[in-house]
Amino acid sequence: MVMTDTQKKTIYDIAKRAGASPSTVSAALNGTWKKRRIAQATAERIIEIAREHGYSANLQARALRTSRSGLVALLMPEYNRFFSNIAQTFSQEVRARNQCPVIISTGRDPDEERSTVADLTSWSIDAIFFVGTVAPDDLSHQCRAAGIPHVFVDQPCAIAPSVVTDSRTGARILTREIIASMTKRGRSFGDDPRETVYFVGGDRTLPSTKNRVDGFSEEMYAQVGQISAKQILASTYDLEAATRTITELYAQLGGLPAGLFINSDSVFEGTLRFLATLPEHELSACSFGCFDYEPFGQLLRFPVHMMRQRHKMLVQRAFALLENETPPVIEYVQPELYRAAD
Amino acid sequence: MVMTDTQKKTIYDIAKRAGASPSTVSAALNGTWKKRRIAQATAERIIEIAREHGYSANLQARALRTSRSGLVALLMPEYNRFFSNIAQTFSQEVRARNQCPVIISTGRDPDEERSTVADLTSWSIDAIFFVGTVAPDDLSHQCRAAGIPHVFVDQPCAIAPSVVTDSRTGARILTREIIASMTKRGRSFGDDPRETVYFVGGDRTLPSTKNRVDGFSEEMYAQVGQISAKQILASTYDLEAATRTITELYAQLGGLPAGLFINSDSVFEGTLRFLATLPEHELSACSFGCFDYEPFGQLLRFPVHMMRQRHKMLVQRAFALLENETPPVIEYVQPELYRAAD
DNA sequence: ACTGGTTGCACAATCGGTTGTGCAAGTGCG
DNA sequence: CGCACTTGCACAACCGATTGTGCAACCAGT
Repeated sequence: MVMTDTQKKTIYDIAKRAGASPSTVSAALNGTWKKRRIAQATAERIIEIAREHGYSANLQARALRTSRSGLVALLMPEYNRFFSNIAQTFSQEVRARNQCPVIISTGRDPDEERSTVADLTSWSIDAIFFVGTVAPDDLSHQCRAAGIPHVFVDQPCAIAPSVVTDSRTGARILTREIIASMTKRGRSFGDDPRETVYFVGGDRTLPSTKNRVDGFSEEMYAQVGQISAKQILASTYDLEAATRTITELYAQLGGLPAGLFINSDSVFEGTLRFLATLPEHELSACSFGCFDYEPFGQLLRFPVHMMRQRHKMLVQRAFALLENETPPVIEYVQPELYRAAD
Repeated sequence: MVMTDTQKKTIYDIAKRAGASPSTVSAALNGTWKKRRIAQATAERIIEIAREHGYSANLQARALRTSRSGLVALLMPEYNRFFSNIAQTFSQEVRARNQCPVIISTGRDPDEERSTVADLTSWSIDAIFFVGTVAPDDLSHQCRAAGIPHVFVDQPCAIAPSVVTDSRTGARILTREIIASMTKRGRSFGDDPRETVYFVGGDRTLPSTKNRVDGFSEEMYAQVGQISAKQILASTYDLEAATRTITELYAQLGGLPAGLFINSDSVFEGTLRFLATLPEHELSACSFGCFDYEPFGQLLRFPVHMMRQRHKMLVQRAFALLENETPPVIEYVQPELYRAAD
């Protein structure tokens, strides 16, 4: 490798070295030389020279001209376990397509989301993946106005292609598992408000929580024949709030209920803060289910059933939707049950 | 907001609407109108028109002209808990500076790292943060050749500014805590190979593990007066390997040792896979320390002391080093001890 | 030798900003 | 009124690629 200049090489430099014109160089390096009727020998010579000089194209210039940047963005709320997994697969998939992943967290702030999308459109981004955004419709309009292909993951949007976990079915299955675990522990549903399952955490105004609540309710009703609004304690994903919620529930019931449906990783962590203070026998009398997969959840002093969202599948399906330019559809991906040894 | 065209607006469009020239528009929108002696009234009129038309600059064009992209990149190996935290703060810091964070995971692959940096230089990236990279020196050379400011986080580089956790001191403190916990459990160091602390996981060829091993060894020597190479089981960060390592150690010793120094989150998870299979009394007889902070670690059936790396501080110091254009120095950040209730 | 068709490439416009420079109109002063 | 100086802005040259178009040179056929 000749390190003559540390300066950036342009096609003009290469053209000079090769005794060719910039357009010829461009064609050679882009593989379009055949279409442009450049002699193979010339193309090869140019490619060789470019290699020697360590040429790499100025991507701004290319993007400016072609208005395609080769950037693909992922917007997500924060870096928790689930979203990090999504980010990881997203990264791999994008790079496998020879594009550059741009991952941005917006902290569940709608304004931040809007302004980020505005920024990204200024970058002539090729596509945007939205994960767990707050206001999908607005964002979709924004993208549509800028002509940017986009997909929603884990949060459905009525006016754009979306891929989401089938929360309702997942919640039914998880609820069934919790109930099975309860009966295995010899507990049955009765008039005592402790003798049932409680749903903790999440935000009912968001579709995913709403669907989980629905699934939970349906299964409860199917199996027990009744379900009370008091069993649903879902107002926020916040970790601290989850700790308070379970603490209050415990105080109110005078002990743990027979079963707990824990909505999401962060709620799990918050709940555990309180649970960790309880004696062994109280914990082993209660059946736990968590709608999210947390490896450490397998390793607690009591069994926890978990619903694992298939992040790889979610992302891959999202790419498929994008690439086929699908009309607005919502595609569902089934989560997997991790069944703890009871 | 007037949504006349969904097409992109340029300064030329705005210029026409405002009856001004493109250069005037540019100056107005960039706030350089004072330097360019544009009348305040004109500038304000232009700004207003731009707002009305929802103008936003084409960043490729700007970057092409100025050769500054406003992009700041973070390269990291993968999205585990520690790196995700880093990514999160990085994101916030970059956006606070009105720039755009680009986060890319390279899966600990040196070739991937090289090619990613090459890509990034083609984007005239403004700066690169490297976290936990495999071959720092190569990357630093690459950046230097392209004239890109860069910083290493969590992995020192001899020829570029670096910010790393003070692993040696951290390891000494954690080791001290483990030993204190041991004596509290009535165990003392003896000839039985079980009656001591073992260091599990990590990669000794990497500086961070090496420093932790050093700190561990020093403290052991200081307190016990001896340390054997057999106590150090550090060959990889791999999760599965960690499970094997602890399983074998258990078999070899005929039980758990008196203390375990667990190197990193992933090793913790791997180790726990095995530990979770053991009965209560064996676990409570052993003292655990983990060099990484994992919230769920507080919630296990046995106490685990943890060293929390201060990711926020790491990232902020890294920005400071960049912004002050410091010569190659290695700056150390002390980790914090999380002391479990024994 | 002249025509028509191909081959191989160079020219120049263009993407949308930034920025050095120049020039007219206005102001102040003697 | 004339001159120097300031104010307010427009012009045009970039940045480095892509791409439509044009034009020599060569070839084959007549």
